Amino acid sequence: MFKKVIVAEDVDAISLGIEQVLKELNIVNFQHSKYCDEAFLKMRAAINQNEPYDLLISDLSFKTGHREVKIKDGDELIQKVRDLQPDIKIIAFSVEDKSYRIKSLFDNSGIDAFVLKSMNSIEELKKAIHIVSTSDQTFISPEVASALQEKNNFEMDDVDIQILKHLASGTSQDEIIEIFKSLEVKPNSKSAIEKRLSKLKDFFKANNTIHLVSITKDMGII
Amino acid sequence: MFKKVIVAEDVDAISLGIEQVLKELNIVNFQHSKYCDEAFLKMRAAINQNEPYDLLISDLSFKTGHREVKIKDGDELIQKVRDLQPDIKIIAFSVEDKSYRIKSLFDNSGIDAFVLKSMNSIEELKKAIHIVSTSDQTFISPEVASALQEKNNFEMDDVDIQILKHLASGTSQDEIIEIFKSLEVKPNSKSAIEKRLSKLKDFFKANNTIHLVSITKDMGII
DNA sequence: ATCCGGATTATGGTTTTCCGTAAAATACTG
DNA sequence: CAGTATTTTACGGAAAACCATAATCCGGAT
Repeated sequence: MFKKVIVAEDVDAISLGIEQVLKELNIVNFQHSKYCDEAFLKMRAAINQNEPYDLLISDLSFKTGHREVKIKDGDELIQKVRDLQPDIKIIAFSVEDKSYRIKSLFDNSGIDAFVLKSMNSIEELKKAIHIVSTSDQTFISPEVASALQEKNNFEMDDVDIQILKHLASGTSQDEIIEIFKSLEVKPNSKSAIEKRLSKLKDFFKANNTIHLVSITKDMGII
Repeated sequence: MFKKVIVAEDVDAISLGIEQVLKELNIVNFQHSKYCDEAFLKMRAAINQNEPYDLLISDLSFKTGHREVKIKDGDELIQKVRDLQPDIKIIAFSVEDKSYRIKSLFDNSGIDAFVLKSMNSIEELKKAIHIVSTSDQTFISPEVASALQEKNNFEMDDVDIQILKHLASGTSQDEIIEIFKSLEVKPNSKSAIEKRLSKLKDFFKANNTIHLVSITKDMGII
């Protein structure tokens, strides 16, 4: 079982619940941070003192308010922690149910478990902690387990996402072309953009560009 | 202070926290529902038994899963409860920080308090309970208090929202016209739709329709 | 009934997007 | 290096969206 645990979660009512779970599992050495920055600093300090944490439980969305922060959300925190301490176990604990984002957490950030905040999240969190502590298996809440099966057979480029984000923020196709040219992004012709959009619409079964942006927004891609 | 309280909240970790707050305030007679439907039935039953609840604390978003539900979210629950029992006090407890939606809860659903799930939500919840129990004042978390000041000088019609929703789900303007004609919605000409969209774009400072849909989606209007 | 004002609808022209085809550039292969 | 495949770019017509103006409808006031 884990010896030293850190929790990153801003909502007090929830961190209270997590605390209870840890106590039930006889984990007494745990810290709690309401800010991602703080959590990261603590973890780095712990490494320097040769007493690293061996588990991170992190929320994904954080209310930043007007405070200046380096790490704005759990995704970023997890990324940086994975770089800093590759062997640590990471459990994401979130209400996020967009399959794309969950899949991305496993694929790109190498989380060990994803627990959905839900009606029985406390039990699931216990189970997740148990599994990742005793093995190298991953855990995912059954409600969203299908996320992992989803084959993203068609790869979305970074350029695709750029285009979608620009469209969502009111940039016309012609303007996007100008921007790409000035930034020297490779495909920057009218046709290229059009073709990419056409493929995206095809893949996401979108009737038109508005629909496409709407869908990808809902999926949490942009 | 309140005698009988009902909590509608699906995430177990959070309802645990609320429970603690109620206990601290010496409120022992409280019920807890993970489903809106269930909460509503309990409240109706309580009225029939002449022992109505005098406070509802409700989350806004609920994970429905694949279960058949009549009331899908907290907004709807609050609306129905307000109709059923006009004098009951209602506190919304949510992570929702879109000012439009918060304002709408006060204006259209007549909630008495809005507490944002945040770093000090437990203290705020206590304060909210206290205020609404001892007076007819309303309470709103300071982080989102500005929501109420926002003057929606220009008011959005139900038709506007219909149009936006249709656009977001891939319906072209021409198709919307057809739909409106078949449903006998009053303004159903090309020009009317165009004019409304133009006003909306003007108001929301949107460059084009994609941008408009994107903005209104972010604001939680559609 | 007539006039007025606002809302709805109609019309036409411009811009933007959409979509198919084809040329040019690049990469890959023997 | 020639030849082929893939990607990027170019072009042009059709559709949709955009925008300004004008005509029509309709309820209320005189």
